[in-house]
Amino acid sequence: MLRLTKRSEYGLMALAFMAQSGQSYTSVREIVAKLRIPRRLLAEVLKDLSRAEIVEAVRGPGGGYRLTSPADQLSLARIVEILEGSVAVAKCADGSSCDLSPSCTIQEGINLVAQRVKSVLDDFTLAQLADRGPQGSQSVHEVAV
Amino acid sequence: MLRLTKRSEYGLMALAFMAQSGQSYTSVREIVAKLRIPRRLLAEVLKDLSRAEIVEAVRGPGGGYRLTSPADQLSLARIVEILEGSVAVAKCADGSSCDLSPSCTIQEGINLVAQRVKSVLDDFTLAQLADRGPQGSQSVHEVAV
DNA sequence: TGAATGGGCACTAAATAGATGCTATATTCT
DNA sequence: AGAATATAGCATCTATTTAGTGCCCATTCA
Ligand code: SF4
Ligand code: SF4
Repeated sequence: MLRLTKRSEYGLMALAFMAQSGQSYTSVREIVAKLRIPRRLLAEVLKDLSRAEIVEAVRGPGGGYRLTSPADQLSLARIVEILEGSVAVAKCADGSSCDLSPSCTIQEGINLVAQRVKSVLDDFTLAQLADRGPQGSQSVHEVAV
Repeated sequence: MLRLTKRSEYGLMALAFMAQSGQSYTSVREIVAKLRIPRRLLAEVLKDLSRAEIVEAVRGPGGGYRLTSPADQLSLARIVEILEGSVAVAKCADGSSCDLSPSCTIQEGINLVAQRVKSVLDDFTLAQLADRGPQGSQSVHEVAV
């Protein structure tokens, strides 16, 4: 339906939160306290992001997650790709095979569209996303030091 | 999942086919003969496009569907909007309300992304799509006269 | 009249997405 | 050591959306 999943949205919210917060480690509990999203689901999402090394996790009291790289070097495409597999507008647009492919007359065109949509996500960074949030006055990637 | 539905793809294929074929009326039967897609589903799709006056329908022998406007004046956004409701990358991006909206920190940013994705679809015409298909050598919108 | 062709509705099936439970493991603090 | 805090892993269940189909009616034309 050309729509981002909740997983992506939750992930982006959490990452934006981390980018803004400035603190070193942020726990799921903290994030859930601010944003009103299902705790367990957010945990799943962050775990995936941790596996993909988008964030670094530390357990135990005072632990939580932390971005592994500056927010302005993290594209939405990357995040969405991790959280929902790929950003392909059509099945054939990310290498997957489609049984209609042989007789499909619009494949080439659709792929061009897919490519353009992809670049939109590629060009949008987490920093840009966070900069537009509530606390998004100061440059996020400057603060995160 | 940021992916077009089959409805959209089938619709686009059919419209591209009509744009290329040059003949005045094209029946579901004809389209299905070329493209290997479920007949009944395509019929549903074309009916919706007919309701939206993207195509004009004529019943009876020799009847079928015909584009109501030149292929280069029909954007993918328009078609997708008709076939799947809207092209919003996020729920809130098309006016719909989202219960997370009050506490959502990324709404503004996401809307910007949504807007950009929308313009990709807005700027891509059926003619462009059809021009890249199998028979897409000559300019589609010139032929359709 | 009969064949071709779209129109309308309702329904089933499959795929995706959303959400949660439970237990294990690591870390810190007392 | 033991309690408290946090993430890790896995399985599962439910809800929503998408895909696909059946059946009959209306229109047009030869
Ligand atoms: S564009 Fe054609 S080939 Fe690519 S996924 Fe859609 S149908 Fe399959
Ligand atoms: S962006 Fe925020 S408000 Fe908009 S749909 Fe996603 S969650 Fe709801």
